[in-house]
Amino acid sequence: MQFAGEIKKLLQKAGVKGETDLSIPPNPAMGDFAFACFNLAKESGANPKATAESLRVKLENLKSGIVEKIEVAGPYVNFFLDTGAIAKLAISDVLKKGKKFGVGEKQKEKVMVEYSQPNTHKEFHIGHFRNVCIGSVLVNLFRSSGYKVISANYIGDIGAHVAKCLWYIKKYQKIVPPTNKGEWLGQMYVEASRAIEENPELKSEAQETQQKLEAGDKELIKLWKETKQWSLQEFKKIYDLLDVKFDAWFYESEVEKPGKNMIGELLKSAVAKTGEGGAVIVDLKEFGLETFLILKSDGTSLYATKDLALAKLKFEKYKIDKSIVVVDSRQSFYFKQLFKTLELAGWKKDLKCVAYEFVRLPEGAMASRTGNVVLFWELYHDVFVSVLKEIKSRHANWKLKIIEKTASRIALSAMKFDMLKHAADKVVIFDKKSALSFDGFTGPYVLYAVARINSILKKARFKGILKEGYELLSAPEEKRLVLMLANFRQVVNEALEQYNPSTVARYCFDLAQQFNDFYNKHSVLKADNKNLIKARLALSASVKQVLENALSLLIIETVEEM
RNA sequence: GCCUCCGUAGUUCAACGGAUAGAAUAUCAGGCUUCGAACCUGAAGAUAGGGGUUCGAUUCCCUUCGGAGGCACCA
Repeated sequence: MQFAGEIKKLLQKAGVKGETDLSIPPNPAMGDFAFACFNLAKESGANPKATAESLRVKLENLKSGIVEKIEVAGPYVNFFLDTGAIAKLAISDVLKKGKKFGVGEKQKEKVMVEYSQPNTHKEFHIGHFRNVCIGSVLVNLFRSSGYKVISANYIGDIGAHVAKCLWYIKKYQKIVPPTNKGEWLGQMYVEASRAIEENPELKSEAQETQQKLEAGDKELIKLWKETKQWSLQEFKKIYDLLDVKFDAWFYESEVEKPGKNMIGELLKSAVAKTGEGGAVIVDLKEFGLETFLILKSDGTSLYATKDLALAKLKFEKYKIDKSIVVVDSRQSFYFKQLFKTLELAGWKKDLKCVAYEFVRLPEGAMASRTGNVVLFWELYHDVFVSVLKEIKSRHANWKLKIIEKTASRIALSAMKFDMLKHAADKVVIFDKKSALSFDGFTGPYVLYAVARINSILKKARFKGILKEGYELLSAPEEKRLVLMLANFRQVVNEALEQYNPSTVARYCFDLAQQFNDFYNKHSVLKADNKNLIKARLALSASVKQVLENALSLLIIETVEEM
């Protein structure tokens, strides 16, 4: 249901070759779609205004049912669509397809999206939360665009950070608390980092622990296995709350050996060589990618050691066509090095690194060491409490169970929306005050519009699709809603093309805002006549449906009432 | 030192090289006996500086200033 597509066809019929890109006029009074004639005029050598006028004359004879009027404004040809006609097409399409409205045609490609990648033995803060949000929305965007998708997680369960944490617990004989062990481990890691920062000579002790661990020290392995589970349980608790699911789980520990084997092969084939102190490196200077370190001089592994093997494992085990990794942009240079190395090794696959910018606080970058960090649970708790208070003041008669369930959904909508409303490639400056605000460009604002619509539909007992009467929709606010509904698929496409969930978040807000505008200017239930009431009910139901579809891409659930 | 990204209302963010640079928030002034005021209406408020390319630049190129990140044993 894309009206822009219809107009493009018209333009082609009228003899326009090449670009038929349309834009939206700055003011709705000027038209619903616009075609700029600059390029066309350039080709023919005529001036743009005259070109626009002669194009209009040609189009006039070809006009189809949905085009009501064509006007020329300077170098632009502006199209006005017939509100009743597009309303009928768009609304019936939305109501007929329901949840499937906006889903694209099946694609052959199988894509793996790897995201979250938390490190065990570390804290889970809102930077990790942003990764989960962006990654899971990308998964949804691919799915909704018809791709087969495997969502993958890659757990950092070994490496220097694990060793550091275990070393600290053992050395200072820390007592394990009975609950929240995962969080406690994160705390231990922070303390360990601090201890080493204060006494740099302790670093060698932690390194020794890593060597022992990688060599298979029994006692350490036992402690590692036990503690690792605590972190994993912690992560799963968070994923459950966020309603995020993974089809594939990879662990650094399972690709460490294959990684080391690969290093051997790379040395043999002379892709890699031995560098300072016996470390293994790949010289990428001729590609402007500096030197890539893939094995430490003490023989222990690095991220790179394992990532080399992981890339292969993904394709072999899951028969995918494309592999996407969602990572903090601070790692994007590293991934360039990694991909180049794989290419030099003769392994050419469709590998993509989607980099998103990190979350920082107004005081500066988040750092556990200095305490300048906002943990996931801390944020959830604060937002939840704030929503809870709000609901209690509005609905004194609600049962506690209902209040808590509603509060949780609203809180999550606020948090997720807050993370997704910024373009992925922009640094987010996290401000607690605005995270706790539920007005304006926020999740709760969108949920509120849905709740309002629910309330109307419930009162009217609206069900189903209308056979006729859509032509009664004629107000400009109604027309804009219809145009926006029809544009949903296009929005999803754009978001996927740019790997940018914020496009969808913005759309949700714009649609909700447009509905509120309509709502305040026109009454649905008290419209002039029965048929208009029905038509407006159908329009409202479609808006609700599309908002729900769009929000579900953002892993946000709506509430019946709030 | 080299490389990358970013500089837009007080603040947080938008704008395939196109018409009058949009929102949100904060501020000020209004709107509930009305389908739910977590809402709506109005006012005021911005492209860091200087060059260039173009019919047209917030967008592309150069430069100055300012901020962030990366560049071999961290992940």
